[in-house]
Amino acid sequence: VTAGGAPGDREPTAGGAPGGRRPTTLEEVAALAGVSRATVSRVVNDSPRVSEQAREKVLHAIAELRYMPNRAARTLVTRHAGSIALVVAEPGTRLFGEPYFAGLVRGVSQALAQGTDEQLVLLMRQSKEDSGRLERYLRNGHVDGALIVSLHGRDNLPERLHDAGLPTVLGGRLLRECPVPCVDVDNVGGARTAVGHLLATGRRRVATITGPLDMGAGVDRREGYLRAHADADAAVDERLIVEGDFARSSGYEGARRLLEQAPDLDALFAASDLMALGAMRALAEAGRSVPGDVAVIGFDDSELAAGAYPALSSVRQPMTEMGRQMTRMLLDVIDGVDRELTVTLGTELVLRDSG
Amino acid sequence: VTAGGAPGDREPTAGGAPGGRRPTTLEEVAALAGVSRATVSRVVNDSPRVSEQAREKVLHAIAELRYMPNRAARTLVTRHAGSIALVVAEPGTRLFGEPYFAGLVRGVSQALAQGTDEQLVLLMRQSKEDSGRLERYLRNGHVDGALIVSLHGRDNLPERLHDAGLPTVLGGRLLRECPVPCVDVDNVGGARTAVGHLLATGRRRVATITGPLDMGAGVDRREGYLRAHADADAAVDERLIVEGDFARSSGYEGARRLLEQAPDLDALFAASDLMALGAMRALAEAGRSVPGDVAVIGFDDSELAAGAYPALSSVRQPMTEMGRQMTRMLLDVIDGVDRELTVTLGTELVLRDSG
DNA sequence: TTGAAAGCGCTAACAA
DNA sequence: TTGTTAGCGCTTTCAA
Repeated sequence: VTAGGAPGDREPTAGGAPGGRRPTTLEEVAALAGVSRATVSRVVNDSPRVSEQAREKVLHAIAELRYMPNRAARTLVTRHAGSIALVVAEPGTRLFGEPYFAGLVRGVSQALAQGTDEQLVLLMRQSKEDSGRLERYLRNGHVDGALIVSLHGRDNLPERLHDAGLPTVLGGRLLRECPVPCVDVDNVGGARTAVGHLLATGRRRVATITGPLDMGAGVDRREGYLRAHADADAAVDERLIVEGDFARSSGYEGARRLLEQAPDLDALFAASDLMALGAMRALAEAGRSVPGDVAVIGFDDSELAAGAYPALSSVRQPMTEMGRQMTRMLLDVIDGVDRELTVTLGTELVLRDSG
Repeated sequence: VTAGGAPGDREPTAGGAPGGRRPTTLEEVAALAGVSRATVSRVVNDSPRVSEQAREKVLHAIAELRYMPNRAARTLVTRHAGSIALVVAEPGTRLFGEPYFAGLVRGVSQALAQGTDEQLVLLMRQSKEDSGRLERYLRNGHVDGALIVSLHGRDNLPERLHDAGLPTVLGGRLLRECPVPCVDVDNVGGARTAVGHLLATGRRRVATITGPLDMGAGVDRREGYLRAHADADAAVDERLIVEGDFARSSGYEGARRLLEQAPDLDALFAASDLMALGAMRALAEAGRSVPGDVAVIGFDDSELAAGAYPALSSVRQPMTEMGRQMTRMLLDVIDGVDRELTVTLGTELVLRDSG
């Protein structure tokens, strides 16, 4: 059974019944209640300028007809969509693997719950082909604003949305100048502290598996690694550095490569918990004990870190707070409130068994 | 900095510029191109009834003005929203932990990519308070249809959407009669095969950590466990059965409880990979080797299963296929095509190191 | 406090 | 092939 038909030629049914029944309109409510459309509208929108008597009648009619206002009509006149988008600029595959996002969504929901009645919708870009449709969706007036996270390299979606006049806020800085407001965490500081700790506890050959180097988080955590070495007057050995992509498998592969090109490593800083976990597997397979032979520290302090065996030390980022801040910033942009363009949140090293 | 203002009183800006600039309209494009609005509309909608010359002029004007059609206006007249919702009826916390959803989303995206131009939006219900807003969003005409997964107990969202005339399809059966079309996997069969395998390979005390018993998947996998025992003429011992909620922690807790109330268990069937992983940790802590002392089989065949150590045997469910089927079914409902109300997809036991 | 009327930006007959 | 016209369902002046 295939869907059939060319793209775009489906039956018009939005909000309508498959069986043909059309949704009730304001007009019908007004007729049943014996008042004008304007009065019904006032009742629906909680205007105080309605008599108790009229309100009563209208509410009865609404209940009886199971009336629900038509969003499109409303949006058309109010220029307000009633929803904001959280855009994850990568395949859902990544999204669902990354415990990272859970806290973010929680924070966004919390901030949204207080102060607005906007519905949060999550949009993913599964493939390159989705881009066009996604951007159209966002610029269409479908949403009142967009939060964008996990943006790679030269993707200029933020600039395009900004130019189109859509209120937009970024999570995680870009590697270029960008006029779009941004909330970031102190990746440099977090990595620096973690690697500093490893060096301070006597590790001499500290390796790292970086994040993707076309992302701020990737570059900055690598920078923190370098600075910690500078802080300790320790030399940096390129053989101790490999690039990953935050996913578990790249941690596994990365660790194997490290074990090959620098078998004398005695510590590892992975730019994500998932990579740290993958790396720990590779270490186990190679017969290296953690933290005996090799100390390991991850980044994210996800649930997985605490649940790992041995429990993984990690740099905690306040994802929930990030979600909240991004949302407040977006609501301010929507409201035309002036604010600082960038906020950076602190991180914290959480030590467990692994290092 | 707080968002300020009462709910619902934000500035009207949908699709509009924060700076006040209003988006271009069809009318302005028509004026610039020197044609009527109808002609512009035809060009935008790829109608063949436009002269090459007119089309040219219009396209130029569109490019120059960076015109983008207003969705609300379009939706109002076409009764078509251009997006469908995937509703996950639980907190994002669960969502992002569960590798389960990645395949589903992939399947939905694939099916959507061919045959339609609908945008997929993911909606979560973080808290009980979100319900009202969520349901309003869905019934509003915001979307053309809804896919609902991970529904618990007496939640009658599907019925309400169905009554409201919104095309809806379920993923995973409900524990009650329901007029809403549904795609499910053969949970009973999958569990039966897995447990059957354990019994057939000489295990005598096979325990299980079930899913939540207010969900079809929970009840059905438990049923498969029972049937496998019946198949093998093996007695069922209630002490070998504990209830979990699919999350890792409940697997950990469940296994600890099992080890206490039935220390002689020699195999474990967990109704999710996450629970199996949690259980394996508890087993390790208790000094039980896997699969030497205790064989373990999970359910989902997620990436985590193959990546675990020891690698976890698991029942594979075709999540991508489920996403595809659900989507095709939904598109058919939207198009008013008659179809069977229920589809059940097969599962497959994947044996690895753990059992 | 209420109603009449004018759109919001677009599509879709219907005429020309 | 094109333009004119009439709405889609709602909010919002403006009068009454």
